[in-house]
Amino acid sequence: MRVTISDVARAAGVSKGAVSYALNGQAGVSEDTRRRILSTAAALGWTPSLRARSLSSSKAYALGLVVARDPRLLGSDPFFPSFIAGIETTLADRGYSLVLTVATKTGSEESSYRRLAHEGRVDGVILSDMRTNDSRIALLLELGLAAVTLNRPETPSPFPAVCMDDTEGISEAVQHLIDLGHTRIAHVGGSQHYIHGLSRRNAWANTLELNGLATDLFVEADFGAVQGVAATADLLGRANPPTAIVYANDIMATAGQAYAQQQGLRIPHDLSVTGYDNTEYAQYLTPALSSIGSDPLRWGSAAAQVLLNQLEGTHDGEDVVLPAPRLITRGSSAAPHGRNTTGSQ
Amino acid sequence: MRVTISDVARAAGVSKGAVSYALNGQAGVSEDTRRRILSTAAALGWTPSLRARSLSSSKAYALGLVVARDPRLLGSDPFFPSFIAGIETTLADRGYSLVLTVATKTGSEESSYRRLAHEGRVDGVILSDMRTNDSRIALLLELGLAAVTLNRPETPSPFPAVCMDDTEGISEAVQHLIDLGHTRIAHVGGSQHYIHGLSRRNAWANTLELNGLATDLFVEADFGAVQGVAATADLLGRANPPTAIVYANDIMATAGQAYAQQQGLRIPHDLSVTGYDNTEYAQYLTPALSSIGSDPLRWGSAAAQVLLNQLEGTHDGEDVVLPAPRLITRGSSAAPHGRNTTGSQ
DNA sequence: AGCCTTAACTAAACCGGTTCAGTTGCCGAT
DNA sequence: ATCGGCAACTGAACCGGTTTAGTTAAGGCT
Repeated sequence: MRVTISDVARAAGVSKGAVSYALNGQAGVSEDTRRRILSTAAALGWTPSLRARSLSSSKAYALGLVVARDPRLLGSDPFFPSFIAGIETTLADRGYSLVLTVATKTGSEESSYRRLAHEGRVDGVILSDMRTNDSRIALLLELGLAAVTLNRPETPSPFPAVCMDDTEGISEAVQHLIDLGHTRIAHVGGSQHYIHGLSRRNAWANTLELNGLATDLFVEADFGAVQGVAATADLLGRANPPTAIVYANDIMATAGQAYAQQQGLRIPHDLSVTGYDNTEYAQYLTPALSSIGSDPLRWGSAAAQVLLNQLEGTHDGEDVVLPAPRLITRGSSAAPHGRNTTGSQ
Repeated sequence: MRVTISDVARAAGVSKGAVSYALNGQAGVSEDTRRRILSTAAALGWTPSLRARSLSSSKAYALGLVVARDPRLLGSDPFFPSFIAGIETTLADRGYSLVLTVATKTGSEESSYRRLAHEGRVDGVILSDMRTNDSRIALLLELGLAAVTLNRPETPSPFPAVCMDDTEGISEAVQHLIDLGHTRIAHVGGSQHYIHGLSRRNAWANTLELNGLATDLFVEADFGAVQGVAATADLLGRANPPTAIVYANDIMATAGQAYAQQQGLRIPHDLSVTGYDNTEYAQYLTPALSSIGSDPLRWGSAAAQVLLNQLEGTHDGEDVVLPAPRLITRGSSAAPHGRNTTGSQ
């Protein structure tokens, strides 16, 4: 049998209530008694029962994450594993756990949130992959679930946000290519339903416009390798193809780069390429992929912290802004038409 | 306020206990009363409180999955997202949830299991990535946690296993290459600490020996792209290099194939290649990658089912054997030295 | 001395289920 | 007619905490 609070009370010669006060740091016991209770609790090896505590305090001591993606696409995305690992570093320290749901079919996303809320599985959820006009915000308000969002949605949201600006890195990449002498710089974007698909495109377009360059070389893809190749084929097949492509993530950049090479193009001699995410394999590609190094581990850890603080009422209401990821220049980007310095291969 | 069992009892004019019996299908109420109770419960919109039920029945109504991998490696593995999605299809139907833990640092794997057990977060865990002499089996016995293993470990295990034989697909791939005329067939294996790393190597070696061929062309890697490239470089740099390489997964095959192409080899003309997992992008590579199509979705669903049955005492004790994945032949494998029929490119 | 306040604590209710120990009434067996 | 046995149900204990209401004793103030 496990040691209960009553065992501690009996051993310390006090009532259950006093033990509860002592253990939770509340007023109602003298310092002497508190110390005595704490030491007997430690001596008996008492640990609180999560279930009992959940019932009486109406809390789950768990956070939820609903991942709504085609699992096949999800499989190639390096974001979530690191992100989840980051969440866990925070949660484990604070005695919380993560309840993960993968919503594959349409409509199962909403029902996942409903179920988590209705069963009281979690005290709050982390919203990732924010979309334009994201219906989840109203849903969570209806359900009364706490939440934190990754980046601030463009529609009003009462939830705190943990932000990692992705426009700066994209702008940096575009400017880097312009500085190298490129004038026809394309963008293979992610789905524009996602705010990070949209914001990356906008950053690309804005930087080009600031430099007086055209913004016609855009193709929307879905962050997956297959559509990355298709978008690349589209761009390279145009009458006046780009000399550089800024991809919205490494997967599409990798696939696009491989496609271009198979078409006989030399990289970066004939085509410069940049990615986003700084995936582990990016530096091992030939040529190594210039990329923007986001930090999902830190993002996850920060998001969990903000949400826990929010639940405990210690969050100050301000959005947390993490350092913007920076461009890491590697061999895949150089001056156009052989004016590069690194050599092609 | 939510509707409780007492509300239902009052409305139906019976005691709390009777309602509990009726709702759980237990003896102790007449059929008439049961129907009346059920209909009033439905009318009031009653749903059980997970927390109250957890406390009184000492169950968590949740399963655990501890993923112990370098998160960077994990990011490129398409297995887990689909696998988790499969688990969920079963769990959601039965009112269970999944508690996910990512163990990154050494030692955190064991403490993760300890925490899940000690806090009573889960009723059982799914053991994936089985290792030779897997210490988790003894650990879980000590903790008194139920479990199911993916494939049967070579050491005695009291837990049911859900098996998906991976030797058959590898043997098929090797035989396929032999039938095409290859005699120097290499294997880039995954970590040999994993039983699926070991079994794939054994299948490769056995099939070669059955055909009287040498088994010296083996390099161990870690299932990651980077080591896949290194292993490929090792093999291709040997005095008598292989004409075909059987990789233990698609990631290494993809990276290896790209490396070989960058070295000027034509695939499949100069080198045939096969993968494992049948990743979504495999069919879009140039050439499309011959691979072995495992089914993580189904595996996850089956594993969860077996574990839930085990918890409910309705599991028959037999291991569940799922259909062995088969080889899907694509453009990356052909007869050696230009005697291929599909053409190179 | 008498009254009021407050700190320190106890007893009991409560969260919402499950389950055990009785109680009642009906039936068949003797 | 009487007893035993069982089905059908009730009341209360129980899971292990939190929280509220109430008790006691000490100290401050007039």
